[in-house]
Amino acid sequence: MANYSKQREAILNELHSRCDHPTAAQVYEGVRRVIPNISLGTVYRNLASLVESGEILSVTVGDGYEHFDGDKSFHLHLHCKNCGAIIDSRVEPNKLKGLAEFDGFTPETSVCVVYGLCKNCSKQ
Amino acid sequence: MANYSKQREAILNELHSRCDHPTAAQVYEGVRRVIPNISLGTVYRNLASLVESGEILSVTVGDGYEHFDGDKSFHLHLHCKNCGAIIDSRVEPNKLKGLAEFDGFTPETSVCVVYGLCKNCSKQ
DNA sequence: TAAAAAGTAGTAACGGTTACTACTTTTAAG
DNA sequence: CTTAAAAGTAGTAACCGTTACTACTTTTTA
Repeated sequence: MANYSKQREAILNELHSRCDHPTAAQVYEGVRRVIPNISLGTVYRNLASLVESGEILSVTVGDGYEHFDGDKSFHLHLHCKNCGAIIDSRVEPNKLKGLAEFDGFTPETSVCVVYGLCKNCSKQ
Repeated sequence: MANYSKQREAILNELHSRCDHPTAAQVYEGVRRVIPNISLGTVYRNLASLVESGEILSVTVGDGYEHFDGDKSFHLHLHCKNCGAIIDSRVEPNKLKGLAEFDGFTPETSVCVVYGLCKNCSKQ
């Protein structure tokens, strides 16, 4: 089995067992309860690899940290610029444009990024 | 006039006069043609301030750089993981969920972040 | 079972970004 | 206009989240 290691499995399991959007350091803290001597570098390397393979998502909100999300289903991330919280929202995509209030959240701006291959790179 | 300086104006003008999504270093290079001795720190400070005040948007795609966008209208950012391009897409929000092919782009995953204030912080 | 391949722990280094200080420009009061 | 307070800048040093590197361990393959 390619890419297998108990460390990688523990990291993926940690992400799936929590419903927030932890940073690499937070994943590291969580996994240390299972593998006490795991290296922070190992966490970073596996998280990058899991993002690359599409098993998890990377979310950046402008707080200086990269956040990770084990939930790949379509949903919005509501980022509070005051307390820094990242809240999941199941708002319907066709309500996106208006950006009306979701879950009591007061939206100001939104940034949607779609990852994939552009026209030219798809051909290669 | 609060927050005024010719440097800030030149930075905002640089962002509005181009239709890509430059990094701080790229904005710096552009503005240097108008103000040759402008400081990179000044560019960073004003870009952060312009994002804070909502005059421009910050876009992160996972390439290690923060990108900036002078266009605040609703649109998607299509990020090619091969060549690194960031392409604007005017796709209708109600077509978001399916993530069908936009402009010849082959989508894999998407991350949408809405910035604002959460329920608790809105009350304060 | 043994060697090649792949992954890890621990640490040093990287580099985009931020903080800091002396100086300049803008603002506002007299 | 003059002038002092307030705000912004240039240049540089430092920060810190992340990445790279080396010796070692685990997994895979023949």
